[in-house]
Amino acid sequence: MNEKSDMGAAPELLGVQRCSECGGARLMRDYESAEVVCMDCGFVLDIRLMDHRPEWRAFDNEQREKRARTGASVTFTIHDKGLSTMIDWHDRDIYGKKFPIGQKTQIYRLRKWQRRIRVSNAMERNLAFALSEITKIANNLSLPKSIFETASVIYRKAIKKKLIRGRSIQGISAASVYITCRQCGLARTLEEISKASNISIKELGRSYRYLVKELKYFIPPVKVNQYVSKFSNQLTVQGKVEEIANKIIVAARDLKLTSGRGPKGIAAAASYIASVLVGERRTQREIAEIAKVTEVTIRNRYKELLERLLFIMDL
DNA sequence: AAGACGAAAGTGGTTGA
DNA sequence: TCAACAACTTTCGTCTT
Repeated sequence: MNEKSDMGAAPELLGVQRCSECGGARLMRDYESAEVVCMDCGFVLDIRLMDHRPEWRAFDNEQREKRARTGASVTFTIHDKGLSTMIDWHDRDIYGKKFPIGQKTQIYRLRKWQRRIRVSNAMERNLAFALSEITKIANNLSLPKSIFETASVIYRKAIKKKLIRGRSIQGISAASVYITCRQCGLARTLEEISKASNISIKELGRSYRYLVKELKYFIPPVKVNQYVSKFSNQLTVQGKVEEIANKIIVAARDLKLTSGRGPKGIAAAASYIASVLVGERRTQREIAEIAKVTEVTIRNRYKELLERLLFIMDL
């Protein structure tokens, strides 16, 4: 029961929260397994905990000061995060005295190069901001790391082709993530990405279409079974449910019951039927909620499916 | 009482003139 | 540009478990 507490680095006791399962006050933050665990009943309250502690240890104040590496804050609103030097355009030194002629031409040359470097940095800055944006979205949706990598590649391509100018970095970043999801067969909706990125569905859709057109991508439409596996995961049902739901969908496709219908509705209905058949029943409302369709739609699809399908199939 | 069902009216997107 | 249309949603009353 308390095995979590015995592992690795000492877990840290939380003061305020209480266990939602047994009401116990002894909650532990366990960084080894990245969980918040109740010490009384073993219930895991939170997963994917982020470790905010420093990775070094210090035994006294002096060591702490020596080892801390953080200093003044950086800002993403300035391209180089506000950390680079600037050469003033006044031809004066720090005491306010004018430069001698020879130094003046030297300063002029330095200034020229500084400007050139800054121009190339504009792209870097754009990229840096976009990458942090992509990371944010991918984390919000708990997408795998590979998605982040691919989305970054897409974004870099967009920069290279100068597609960003005049458009918002955030919009293009979100669109890159969406394209990646679609390419990798992850059924994420525009709505989900829009929520995770604070970009309106309209703008996201526009950026997405723009990128697809300009980068000449071919994006296959979302398959119904991609939704099924997503729903099955979110419903936390056994694999059998997903398997049967997929069978239902294959049969439905053969009977031309899928064309012209929203894939989400079909997937939701198939998942519903499968969950009932397997005996791990989920309510229509539960499924409707995660599928982002209404119960009525599930009912309509499910009625059609049952009428035409069940007696044909050997389940 | 919760969940399922279904009718009816409303909404947003696509299609074709 | 506009009307027609199908799919889907919202709402709400009723039935079933």
